[in-house]
Amino acid sequence: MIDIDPHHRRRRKDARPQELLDAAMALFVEKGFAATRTDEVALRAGVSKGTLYLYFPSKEDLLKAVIAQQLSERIAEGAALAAVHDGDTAALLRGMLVDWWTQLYDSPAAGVFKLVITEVRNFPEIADYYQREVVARAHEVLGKVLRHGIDSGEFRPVPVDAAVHSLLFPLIMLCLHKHSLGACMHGAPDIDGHLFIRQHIDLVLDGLCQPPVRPAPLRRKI
Amino acid sequence: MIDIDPHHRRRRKDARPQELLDAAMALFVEKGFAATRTDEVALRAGVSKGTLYLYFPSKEDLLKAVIAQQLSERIAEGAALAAVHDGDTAALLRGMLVDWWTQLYDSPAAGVFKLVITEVRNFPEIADYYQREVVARAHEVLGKVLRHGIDSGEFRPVPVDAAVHSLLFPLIMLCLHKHSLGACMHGAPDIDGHLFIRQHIDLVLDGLCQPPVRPAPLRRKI
Amino acid sequence: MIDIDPHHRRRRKDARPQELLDAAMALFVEKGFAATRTDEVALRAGVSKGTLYLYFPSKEDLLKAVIAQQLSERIAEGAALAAVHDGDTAALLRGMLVDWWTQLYDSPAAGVFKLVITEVRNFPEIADYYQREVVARAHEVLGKVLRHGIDSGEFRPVPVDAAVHSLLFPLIMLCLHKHSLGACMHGAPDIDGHLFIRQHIDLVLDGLCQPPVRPAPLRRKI
Amino acid sequence: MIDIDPHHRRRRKDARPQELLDAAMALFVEKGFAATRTDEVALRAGVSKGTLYLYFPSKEDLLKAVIAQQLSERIAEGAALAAVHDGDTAALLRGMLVDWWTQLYDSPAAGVFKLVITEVRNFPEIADYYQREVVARAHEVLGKVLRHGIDSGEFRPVPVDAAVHSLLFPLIMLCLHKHSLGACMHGAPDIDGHLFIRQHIDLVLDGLCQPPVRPAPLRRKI
DNA sequence: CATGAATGAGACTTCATTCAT
DNA sequence: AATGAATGAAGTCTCATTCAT
Repeated sequence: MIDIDPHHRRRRKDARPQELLDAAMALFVEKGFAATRTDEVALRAGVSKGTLYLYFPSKEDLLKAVIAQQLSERIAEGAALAAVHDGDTAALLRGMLVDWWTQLYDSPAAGVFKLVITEVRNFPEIADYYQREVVARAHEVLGKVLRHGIDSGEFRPVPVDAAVHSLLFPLIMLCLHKHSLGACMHGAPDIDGHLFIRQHIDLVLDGLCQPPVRPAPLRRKI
Repeated sequence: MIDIDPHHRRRRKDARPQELLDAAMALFVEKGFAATRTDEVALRAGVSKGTLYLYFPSKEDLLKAVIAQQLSERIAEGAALAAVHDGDTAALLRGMLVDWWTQLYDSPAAGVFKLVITEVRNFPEIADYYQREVVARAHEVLGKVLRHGIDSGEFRPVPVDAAVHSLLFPLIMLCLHKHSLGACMHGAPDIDGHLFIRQHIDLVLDGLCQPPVRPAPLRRKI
Repeated sequence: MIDIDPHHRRRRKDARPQELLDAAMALFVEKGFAATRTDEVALRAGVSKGTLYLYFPSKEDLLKAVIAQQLSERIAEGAALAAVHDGDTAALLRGMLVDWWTQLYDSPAAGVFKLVITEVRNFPEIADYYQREVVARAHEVLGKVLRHGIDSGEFRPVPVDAAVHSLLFPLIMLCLHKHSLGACMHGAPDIDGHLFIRQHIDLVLDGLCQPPVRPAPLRRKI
Repeated sequence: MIDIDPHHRRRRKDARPQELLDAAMALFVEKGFAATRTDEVALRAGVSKGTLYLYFPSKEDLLKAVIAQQLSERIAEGAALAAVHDGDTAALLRGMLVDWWTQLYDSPAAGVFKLVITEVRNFPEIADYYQREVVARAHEVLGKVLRHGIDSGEFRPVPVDAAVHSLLFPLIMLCLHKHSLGACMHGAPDIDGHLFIRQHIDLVLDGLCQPPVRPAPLRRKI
């Protein structure tokens, strides 16, 4: 391959770690950590096997780097999105979740959930990190919104923790599905992710909200 | 090991395949297929490495047998439970799902979801089987119930497929969680599975049902 | 299997060792010693794997028994045939070799040469036995005949040892061929063993070259 | 091992396949394919077990490569030698065969016959190759010479195919012997290969029997 | 005697990791 | 920095041999 750009090599060199992380992410999600060979990762990143070891001391460290990077990026994005929305609590929740998850679902990062679920028992450090940095934070954000909605009378007094799970679990499952069964069904009728995200949140929200207060006209009579 | 029973060998022989399947199930769920060594499976089943190969021609066949067996048993149980319940549609749905999933969640079979999600891309035959025998059937049963509830006016006219997913995905995630993150958090506050199952279904049901129109007259009396 | 004949079991029992030897002979010749599994031998002999070990202490002993039995039988037959023939030396040689080898070539014992050649380096005891009991004796018998023919003026004064080899080697090769390449050529034109035996002996007796034509005119002048 | 040469690695790398083929050849001939362990081959070639698999995808492929390489080299040499000789047909035959086989007998390639005979039934592709590339060609060359000798009146009108076998089989057996029984007889009187090659060809050319006793002059007198 | 389930040493093969170039 | 040949520990699977029934 001829390379005209004099900066190319330099640029590529700087990009190496990220290219390796991307390749590893894709392959670990597709085949699992143990079933992915380091040569495959190197090949997909366009470098030789030895080069991988210049940037990551071992396959296991590569896994940890992949997960850490994905999660910290996802957390940053989520926090940014959370700050953007306002309006009544239901609209806030809807807007926030739909935006966040649509974006996540479309990105390669959707695979990180499969990776965590698959590998967390073999690498307990991942569990700590994920629980602390992702699960706890997401729950805190969403729990706060829900509690606010309940306090303001918009939402029924549901158990908050369970409701957070009822909201989030299907969104996570959607990502899992995309990278497991969904990736195997060529041609068969499958889930439309974007549509489902909205339908799911609508469904749960309509269950959360107090029933519309039709009595108003009646009250007039009082 | 002393063995008084003269039929020990025979009795053990008959039980071997199941013992191996159980051991394999537990280990595949815990560590993943690729990361589980065949000797570990044999050891946990209380036999030698070679014995495993008397009953299963390869590690891969063992995996397929584990999944096929679990799924067919779960399907049979689900079908049996579906036949038991009656009452109004909401009660039917609640009773059916709570019973079914509580039982499933408590059994070792809860791990089969992790197994399928993890390995389905490496073993496409599993995808076919799972999609056809499990996903399609479960959707058919639940979809029928939902449609009946909508037709009878008990439920709002929600998109049925999405609603089925909104109902089931959190239940599946609960099982995934039990065998991934949940298994790593020793002492930390975790999800109470039985409680969540009920809370989740309550939440989704209250969203499915038409809001009660009666409150107005009652208030009038005030 | 129902067994009417009350003596059958007894008879079979007595025949077991021979049935095992025959099965082992056939399989060792076909696939080689190392590539033959003991279960195959047992299966072909119609007994269980364990039974084999009632009659032979190990696979290696089975091999030695196979070779020893075949060779001693072949030697006995050869000696018997050698005693039968007479006439002039060429006719004796021709008759003896044709009879002997035609019979050998048709019998399963033809495989013993392949077995010896294949395994002799792994089992040096076989070498001793074969060299002493087969090679040496056969050479002695044939060498004696040749020497007698030379002494009587029937044969040219050829080097006896080499001539014995020139006579015998093709006959042995014929047997090797039958159980190696010859067994793989389905339909292709192959060697007619019986024909070749006769043609080969004729050729060696008479030679390729036309006898020198010069002496005749010289005699005329006498 | 100290290695001054800076290009050692590269040089060795280029030589690896041949070193492995040589080691495999020697061991397969000595012990048989099934009884040779891959680590032995690697050890004899001076590399580790894993290195073998950089050059040959499996033990079986190694065997096929060994045989193919030996045979194609032997064929090339034979063809070259066939072109060199001339003179009357008997001298041609004698010179050609003696040169060819003396060289072959001294080379490690002499073992290839044992290898083919031993393994051909387990690997039928070898049979095709050997039959087509070696047997057929050699027969064609020798058959042509014999037929020419017969047509020119130098040779008696013998059956050509059989005569080719009578000529070649002992030469092949000589090679088999060298690597089977011959390799086991330390000190015992054994065959002198070079001598036998000449003696055998002489014998077949001239025959054992004294030429028929010139009846021609005698008859005339009648 | 006969069986065949069970064993475990040992074979082939893979692959994460190293290191001379 | 990058390469890729080499390594060898570790994994899957086989099979000769044993032994309770």
